[in-house]
Amino acid sequence: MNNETRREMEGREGRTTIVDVARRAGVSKSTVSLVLGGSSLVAETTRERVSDAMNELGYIYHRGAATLRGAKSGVIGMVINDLSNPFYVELAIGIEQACQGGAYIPFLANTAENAVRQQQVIRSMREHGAAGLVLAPAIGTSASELKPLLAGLPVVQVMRRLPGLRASFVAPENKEGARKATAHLIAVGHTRVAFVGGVSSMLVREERLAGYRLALEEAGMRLDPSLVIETTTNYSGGGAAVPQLLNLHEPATAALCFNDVVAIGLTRALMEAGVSVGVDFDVIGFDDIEEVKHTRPALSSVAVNPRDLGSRAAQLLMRHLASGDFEPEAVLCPTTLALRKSCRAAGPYEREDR
Amino acid sequence: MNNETRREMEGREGRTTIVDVARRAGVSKSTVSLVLGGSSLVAETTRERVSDAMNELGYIYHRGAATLRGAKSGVIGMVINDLSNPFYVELAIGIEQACQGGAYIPFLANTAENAVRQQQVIRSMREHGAAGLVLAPAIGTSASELKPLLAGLPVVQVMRRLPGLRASFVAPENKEGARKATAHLIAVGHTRVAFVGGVSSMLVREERLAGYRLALEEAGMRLDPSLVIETTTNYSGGGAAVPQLLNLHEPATAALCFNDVVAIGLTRALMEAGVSVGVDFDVIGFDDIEEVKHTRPALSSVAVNPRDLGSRAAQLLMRHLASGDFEPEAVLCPTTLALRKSCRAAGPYEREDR
DNA sequence: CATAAGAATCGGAACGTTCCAATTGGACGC
DNA sequence: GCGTCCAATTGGAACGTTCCGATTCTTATG
Repeated sequence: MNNETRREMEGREGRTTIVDVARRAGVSKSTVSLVLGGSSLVAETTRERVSDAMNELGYIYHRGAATLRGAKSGVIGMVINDLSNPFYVELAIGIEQACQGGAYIPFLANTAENAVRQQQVIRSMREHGAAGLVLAPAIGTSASELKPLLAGLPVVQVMRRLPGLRASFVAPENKEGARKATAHLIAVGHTRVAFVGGVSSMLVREERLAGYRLALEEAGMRLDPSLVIETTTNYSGGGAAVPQLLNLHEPATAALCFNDVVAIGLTRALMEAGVSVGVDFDVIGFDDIEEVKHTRPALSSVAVNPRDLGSRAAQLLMRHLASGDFEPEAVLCPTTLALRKSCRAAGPYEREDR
Repeated sequence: MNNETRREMEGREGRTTIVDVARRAGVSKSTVSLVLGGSSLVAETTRERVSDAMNELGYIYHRGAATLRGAKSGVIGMVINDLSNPFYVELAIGIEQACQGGAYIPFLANTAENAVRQQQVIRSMREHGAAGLVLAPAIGTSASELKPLLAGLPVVQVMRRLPGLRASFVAPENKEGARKATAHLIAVGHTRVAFVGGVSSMLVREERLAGYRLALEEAGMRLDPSLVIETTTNYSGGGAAVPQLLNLHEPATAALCFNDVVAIGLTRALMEAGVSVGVDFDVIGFDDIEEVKHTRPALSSVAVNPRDLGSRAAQLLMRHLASGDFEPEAVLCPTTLALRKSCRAAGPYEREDR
């Protein structure tokens, strides 16, 4: 004891290494390495002696040194475009849950829809040896700017697909979901259904808008461009659309929103303008985030189940990693229409529960 | 050209290294290293030649190898206990924003209140050479289990302080905030004010509860234990408290909630029970997350400003890192009372804006 | 023209790990 | 007593980087 204590006192400048552990346990560094790797070659008694030495010295594994020798880092990077949107938070949680118990630990980075930051973050994750990436691309990202950064790394895109990037993709059935929701609004009697939120450069919005168009078409209705309103995709965006919707020559009587946050903002502004949502005006959101169940009136929404989405993305990535086969795959997740009090459920003036 | 092309064709099995870049640029690896470090020693023309070579080869810096030589990783770890709580998401965003433009990139890991996962995650961050940690500890964490893991690493705790851990700490003035809110409810005429949410093992709750107690005391009122209700800290927890509050011999007429999520759940359940919040019953939440402004009625809350909290924590950590001085510091952030329609603003039956 | 000074570049050791090949020490069969 | 085999352990090279000290090249100065 005296002996080891002295050695510690000397305070070898650097960190505790595998060699220090080896010395303390009276074995070679190779043996310590084997213990670290959980090899079945080391004798039980030796393993214990080594483990004890590690604890006593407070040894911390230096993964950087290991990756140098080709070891995998065990880290999956989640690069998410907007954590202030609860939808993406739930997506991230889904990814995380899928990694539980697996061999990978997920690290999350928020790009806040900033393409420059996204570059930094991806670069940083690569530099640290991330084994793979789940990427929810920031608005305005182009495949070409990311390609060199991502070369050779298995990547699963979620929600937004970058045209021209050869990588797997997981997303909800946006078009079909929007079609179902719009068709429902038409079925309960609306003839002036608006589509609110997002800007035309957003791919996901285009898909949802396409579903909206399709439903109108199927009902033999013509699309009125003044009913399609672009906004920022936050609470206030939804609010800003209200005057435009109500001041039309023929005002809108219902709206499908690009996402729930916009829908909540829209609902709130309508209520403040004295328009009773669910009675005078029907609103359906998109994504079905947790929060919509707690608004008044509770918001109807196209349920996307972000956790499931995230979890599938993570599973797909882990499948890529396990097989070494990075051949792109596309997974589309079905959506369901969750009807709540912000819109009538069937036929005019009827309502779902109470 | 022919020459380099051939070399590439040979397909040296491994990744592109600094040596490959050097060869392509016709310089030594040392020079490439200098370029990487942004040294002023290299000639402008050389720098360009090297940069070009990097781009052409798709070179990726191997940070692991660099840390081996003592370089810092430039990563700050955020270890957050519960990302499904929007409060902590905003806290994380605050941390991130403070890191913008700084030399550090923050990586986020969610422990989901799981102490075991927290250990894994911290260990993993250390192994990857994180320069420091912002830690929002999971429920039930003890200082002793974390101490060996954190030895020598600069750490800033947020929200929850682990007794016995020598590390900086950033938190809101929980006690004073709860005192102010409770005092307000008493001032507008309530004599049956409840405290709802959380369980007694949570340190933060104890602080807020202490503020509640203090306000009662200052008003010369006795604390009625049946008005203090423990719940899970999610939407349904708040809802579950309603029957208990209303079925008391002397029912509660107001409640201060442990946090906003509980308050929203409580409000919703009250409205469903036919109790009009802001008229028949006053509710104040805690944290003032973004969401409370969009509930109906808008929820009053003790404003904690999580972004500011996160940003201060990150700044404190970066200060530690820059100075090399890890002497613990405690930062308490003042709270303000944000009055909205879920409670009367002054005197019975009066209300804030419209 | 010799030399000094400074600018730019280079070579090589070191960092902490893994993994291959080599070594040790029994236990066993003949 | 000798060889053989197996289990357990070991030494050393290699990974991609940084950094120190050394080297080369250029230009100014005496």
